[in-house]
Amino acid sequence: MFRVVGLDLNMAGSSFALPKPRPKGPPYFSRNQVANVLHQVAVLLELQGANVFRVRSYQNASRMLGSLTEDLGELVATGEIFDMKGIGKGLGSALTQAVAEGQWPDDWVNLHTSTPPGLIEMLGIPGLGPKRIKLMADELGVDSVARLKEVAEANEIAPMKGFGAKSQQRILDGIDLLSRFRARRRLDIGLRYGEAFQRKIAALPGVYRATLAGSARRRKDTIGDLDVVVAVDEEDHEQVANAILNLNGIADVKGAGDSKISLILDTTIFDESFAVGHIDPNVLDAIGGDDYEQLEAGGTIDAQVRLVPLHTEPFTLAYFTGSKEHNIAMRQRAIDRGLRLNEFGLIPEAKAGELKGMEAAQYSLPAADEGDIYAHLDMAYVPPELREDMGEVDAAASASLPSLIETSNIRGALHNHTTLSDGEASLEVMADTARKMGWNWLGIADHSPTLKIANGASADDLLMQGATIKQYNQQWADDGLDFRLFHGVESDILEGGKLDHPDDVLAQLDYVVASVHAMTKWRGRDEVDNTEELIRVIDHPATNVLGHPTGRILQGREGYEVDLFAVLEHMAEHNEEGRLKAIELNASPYRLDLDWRLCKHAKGLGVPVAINPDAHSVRGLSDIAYGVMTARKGWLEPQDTLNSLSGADLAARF
DNA sequence: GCCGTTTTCGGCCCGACTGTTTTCAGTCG
Repeated sequence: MFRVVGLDLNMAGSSFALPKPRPKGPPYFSRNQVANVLHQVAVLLELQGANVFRVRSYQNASRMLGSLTEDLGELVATGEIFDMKGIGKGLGSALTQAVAEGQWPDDWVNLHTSTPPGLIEMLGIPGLGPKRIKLMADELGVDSVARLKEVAEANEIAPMKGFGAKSQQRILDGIDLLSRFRARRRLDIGLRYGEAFQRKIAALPGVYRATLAGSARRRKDTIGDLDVVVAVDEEDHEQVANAILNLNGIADVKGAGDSKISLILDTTIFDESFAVGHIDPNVLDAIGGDDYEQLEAGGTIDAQVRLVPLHTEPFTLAYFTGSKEHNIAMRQRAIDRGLRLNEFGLIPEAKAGELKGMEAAQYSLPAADEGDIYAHLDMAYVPPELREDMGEVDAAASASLPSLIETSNIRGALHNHTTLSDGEASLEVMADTARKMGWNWLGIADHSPTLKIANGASADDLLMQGATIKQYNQQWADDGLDFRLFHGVESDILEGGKLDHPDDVLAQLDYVVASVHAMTKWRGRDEVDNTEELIRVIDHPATNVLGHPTGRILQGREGYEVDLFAVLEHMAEHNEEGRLKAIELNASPYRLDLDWRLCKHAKGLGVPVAINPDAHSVRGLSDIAYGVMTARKGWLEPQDTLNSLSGADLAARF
């Protein structure tokens, strides 16, 4: 977890600058833009040495806005913004000025112009925070990483008050690591490292259990660092710690104590040689092109290991699973009951008194697993994916948590490609694989003619594919097999929100996935125009599914600007009137688009979600797993998705 | 900068580690 990397919804790669207002308004700024700016201001205030609680107010307000479901423009227009928790007179009027008038407050502008970008970059160096960066800026005139390296090598840092030789060396080491380091990794990569590391630790003698915690356990779309909680008898701590430090795959040890190890892993952790497999050219372009595989193979990931005795393990696991926000809410709930919750236990204040840490923990209420902790706080067990302080605490207290979808609920998936366009496997092989995965149906949606780079299929070829599909379906029905193919198309969205085939062709298909591929054009347009265009294509009678709704590539490029809240509300109206308009949750780990935060919103509006692997190969079908993880994170239950429907029910919905 | 059944001031989640200190500040998660 890193200070600089905060909100990652639609913000990958966003620079540290104040966005310009939209030409049309109000609202002049989107909710995401405002949340991002508040986060930036908080960081800049820290670098100015502002009061920490003032900084926290900005962070709280940023987070609150980031998870807001209401329309920010409306909240500002009606003045309701001032009633939001965490927004007072100061921030309320600042936001009003920004959203209603298109003007960022002067002091925010000044903060941005007066802070050298190098200081922000320096925050990424381990062990360096805003206070010491400010000190070095004030006393040594350091305003960039390059300058920092100079003064460190010239031994100018060590003599400063509060620094020393070790700090200076740590800074130099940190600058080197900065070049190999990437703040976050995609879920698939993070899980590969995490699961490999966890398996190796779990196999060590003396280890009862090793569990991957942190954002990997919460299945976030990107992962900062790995946390592994290891249950070991106290007398075995030293021996197990040493064994862990001797595992393959450790690039550097940052610190190691009796209960805590902090290290850096690289790809030698994997028993087999590291490869990224096939990546769509379009996606590959966005994440680094031909250099990507090499970059990934030379990459590192930070990991923290905690060794704890069995009776403490559930508390430690809960604590390091987070999120920080969930933990804060849990701790508050404990405080309300006269209890203190931390990574060691759930401790009655009356008994613990002034005692701290492990000494206080001897009075902890017992817990055999995490479920017991929640039970002590009068809550149902909260699945890790939901622990984001997005309403799960209240839901667990009122027995209204969702019954999350599982991989076993998946009976099929729409939006898959074959050799007719840019897929690697034939229709037959794709169908065969889906059947072996235990699915009851598979949707084939190859690219449409305009997408020449993906070998988009002509109307004639598409209709021939349809005829073949009909034959197979007939044959399976005759054989008494509970399996069928649905025939669709992934149609490009053309100018004016039009689809890529004439209506008489579309009418012969089971369904249509409409997707944006002209990213350059769409990213060059503003939110209002893009939103209107998507609404037009949704209104097309043939459209059933909106494919990869923002076009984002995780760790690659931002999506185009679009008001998905408005799009979803529009889709909801269609569904209320019986027309199936589903939103895709693209399950490719490079996309995971729809964002998990918006899944919950779609569910609330009654817009069905189609979890789609967007498979271009047999292996691509298994990406459905990442889609299910993200769907769970987005509160989705089986009935919120098209994937849980039987073939017959889905046919009826079309 | 926000908040309030300790309500207009004085708090704000909490504990561990590190390197610097001789009792603590900064950083981190």
